[in-house]
Amino acid sequence: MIDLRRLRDDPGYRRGVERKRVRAGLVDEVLELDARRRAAVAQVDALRARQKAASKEIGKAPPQDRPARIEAAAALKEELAAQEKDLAALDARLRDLALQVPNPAHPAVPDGGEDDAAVVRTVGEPGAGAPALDHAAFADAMGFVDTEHAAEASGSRFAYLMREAALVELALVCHAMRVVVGHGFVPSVTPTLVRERTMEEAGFFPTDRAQVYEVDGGELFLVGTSEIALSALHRGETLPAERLPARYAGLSTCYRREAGTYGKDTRGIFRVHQFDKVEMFSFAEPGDSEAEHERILAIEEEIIGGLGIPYRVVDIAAGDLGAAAARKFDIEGWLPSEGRYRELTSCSNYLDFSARRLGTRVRSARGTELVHTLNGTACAISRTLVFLFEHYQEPDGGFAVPDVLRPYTGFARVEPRVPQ
RNA sequence: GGAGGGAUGCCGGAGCGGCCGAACGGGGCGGUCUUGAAAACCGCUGUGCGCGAGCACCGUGGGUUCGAAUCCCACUCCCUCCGCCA
Repeated sequence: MIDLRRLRDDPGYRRGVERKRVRAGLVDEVLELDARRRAAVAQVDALRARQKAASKEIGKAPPQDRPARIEAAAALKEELAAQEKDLAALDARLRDLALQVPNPAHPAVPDGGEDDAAVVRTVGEPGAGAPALDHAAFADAMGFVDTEHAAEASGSRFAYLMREAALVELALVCHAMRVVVGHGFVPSVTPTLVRERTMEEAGFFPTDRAQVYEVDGGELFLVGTSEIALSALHRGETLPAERLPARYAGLSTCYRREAGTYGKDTRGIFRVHQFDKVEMFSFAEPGDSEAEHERILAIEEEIIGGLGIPYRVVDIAAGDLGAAAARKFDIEGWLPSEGRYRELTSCSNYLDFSARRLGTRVRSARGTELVHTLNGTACAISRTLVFLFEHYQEPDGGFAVPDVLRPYTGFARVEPRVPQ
């Protein structure tokens, strides 16, 4: 949720909103409604104070005076009820609009949209040429992925992960968990179905509703990331400063409708409706959140670098940020078959945007203030497998298991499958 | 799925429709005393909104009433029992 006070008082804050893609006139509408609401609140409060005082007098008044006083108080009550009704309508309209206002982009974020991300650094050599097979063809040849039967069972963009690939998935989960736990993140396996409220408070509704699967007649929603469940871990709580940063790692299956991506990335498992992911989530003191963001990014680099995937870090441009993020770094891995970098992980700083909805605060010497929340991908399994299938293909058609995963798989290599 | 019990402040726990933002106890903070500490005693001790007077909040949302923590309805969550279940 946007900070309405800052939106009206701080021109830089407002500019940050407008650097994102936001409907023209939305901010002005919100500010106008906000001004009307504050005026109405003052008026209603004053009237209610009079009504309350009148009621209290009745209890103290001698019995013979009561009927007249009750009548007077009743008149005030009616007037108050009418004004409260107007105020409630104003409140609801303001809330609806305010929920659509995105978190302002951080001043350091580059202007522009999808193609305007700034490259922060490039690590590792992309290498020349493409592999013999792209990830989808290789996975098919090895019997690692079955999308045909998945389409029968579930539809397009679903996959069975088969044979050794299923074990490599589990190895990735174990490896990523071990790394993040080593960095002080509390491991967890999170719920994948959440209420509407949880979606909203995590910063996903109403803006990203089209990407989410609805279940049980709209009572519950399938999460697109365990971040949503993790954010609710301190809902409504005021944490002592000593407990921050509070760091959690969540493993969950993630579900995404991928609406609006028809025809994009249809081969293999680059873009699927369902995948498993280990996610990092931090609650930080406001003054520490930028450092925490760097820290999360460093852990992502450690994991991807450790897998031997060449990558670059990009600073996402304002227009491509999404509603909740004030700043977002993506790590793009080098995908040889496409000869370009493709998104592999992502980490965002939401500042207090989601904390305001969640009511998660920190009490320190400075007083009580909203926490900052941050999230980052430790390992999105299917997406990572895509890169491994291309980088770890061997000349003879076999698959080499990355060193760091071997302790978990128990095998170092998968022999090429002989075509039947 | 069925039956019953419950939800109050940091914790425990009272609470008659008006004197309740809320007794009492514990904890925490400050002070007196002490070389220091303990004990004892005294004081303070929720949050949000508003420039402020003030307003809101006793699980959540409605309702009754001049007036609701208190009465009514719905919902959520927790506990007990029965059933079912990996």
